[in-house]
Amino acid sequence: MKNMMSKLPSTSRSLPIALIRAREGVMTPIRDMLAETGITEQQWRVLRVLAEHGPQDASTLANRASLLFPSLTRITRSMNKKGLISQTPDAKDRRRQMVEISKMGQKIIDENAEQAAGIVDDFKAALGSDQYEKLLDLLALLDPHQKK
Amino acid sequence: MKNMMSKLPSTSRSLPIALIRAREGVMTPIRDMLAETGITEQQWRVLRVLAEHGPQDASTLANRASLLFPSLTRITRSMNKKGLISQTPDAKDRRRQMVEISKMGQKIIDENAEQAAGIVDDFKAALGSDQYEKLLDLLALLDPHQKK
DNA sequence: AGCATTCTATTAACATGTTAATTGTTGCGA
DNA sequence: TCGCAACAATTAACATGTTAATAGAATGCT
Repeated sequence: MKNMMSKLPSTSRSLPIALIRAREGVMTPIRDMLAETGITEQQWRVLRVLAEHGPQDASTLANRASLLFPSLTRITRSMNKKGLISQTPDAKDRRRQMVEISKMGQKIIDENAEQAAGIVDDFKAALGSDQYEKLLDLLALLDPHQKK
Repeated sequence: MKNMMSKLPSTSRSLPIALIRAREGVMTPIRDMLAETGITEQQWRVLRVLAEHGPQDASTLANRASLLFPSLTRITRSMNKKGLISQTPDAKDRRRQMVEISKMGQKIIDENAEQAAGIVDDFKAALGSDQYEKLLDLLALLDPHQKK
């Protein structure tokens, strides 16, 4: 039942599976770090984006954090309840909602930034700086948001 | 609130986010293709692995398809109900469960293999064959299962 | 044989991914 | 101004991701 003139590439050289596995390898140490703070990988991404770009509306936040809107709705509700962010309706356009990081949220960033940077550096060192940058460039070519 | 001696890389050059976005870019056309057949991306991976390697126990299948065991349990239950696979307990070791693709499952593979291969070829062409292979090699370096 | 250990798989509980439907607002053209 | 298309966000429904707990079965050791 194998090798039946298969038009498809072997699953061991499948791009989608390779992307999943790479992500798993990269996220595992980060997840381990975050487990101690009680937040998820996605919540960490939200905090990262808010810390980097400041207050912003939910649509912008969703794009920057690569989260689908329905996911973001649940995540911000949960993070608001935990006191990590604040949400305020936009006075000019009441459809819009502004999201801002709280002191408590910023504290989590500050307390974990160094360790997170260390994890990234480990991967950078493992691949070599050149290949690491090369990888980011190649991945960007697959990114639908970057259609040049 | 930005540029506060940030130890962290910009989220726009973040490896985890780059991996998510690349995956999104690659999977979108495949998902569109599968939508017409009524199966999900993960169910497609299960069928691919079963078609490539033949009947196998659930643990092996989970590893090859890069699925966590609890996810696989639900997926195989659903696929069995739809008639895409069959599950039989191993006579020698009754803890084990063998999984096999059905004719109906194989039909889905056959009817979509060409189009799926075409999608992969498009990405290969967009990056160039050399860079495509290079990308797979770099991703493999991040794969925890490939610890050399 | 008895029993702790290990192994395979499932279940539970919660968070996120994904698509479609829905609510509330804004803007714009007849 | 009326009415409708476009927009921002939420909700709904189902599938998967993730970790921990659990059940059932094999293994090894005494």
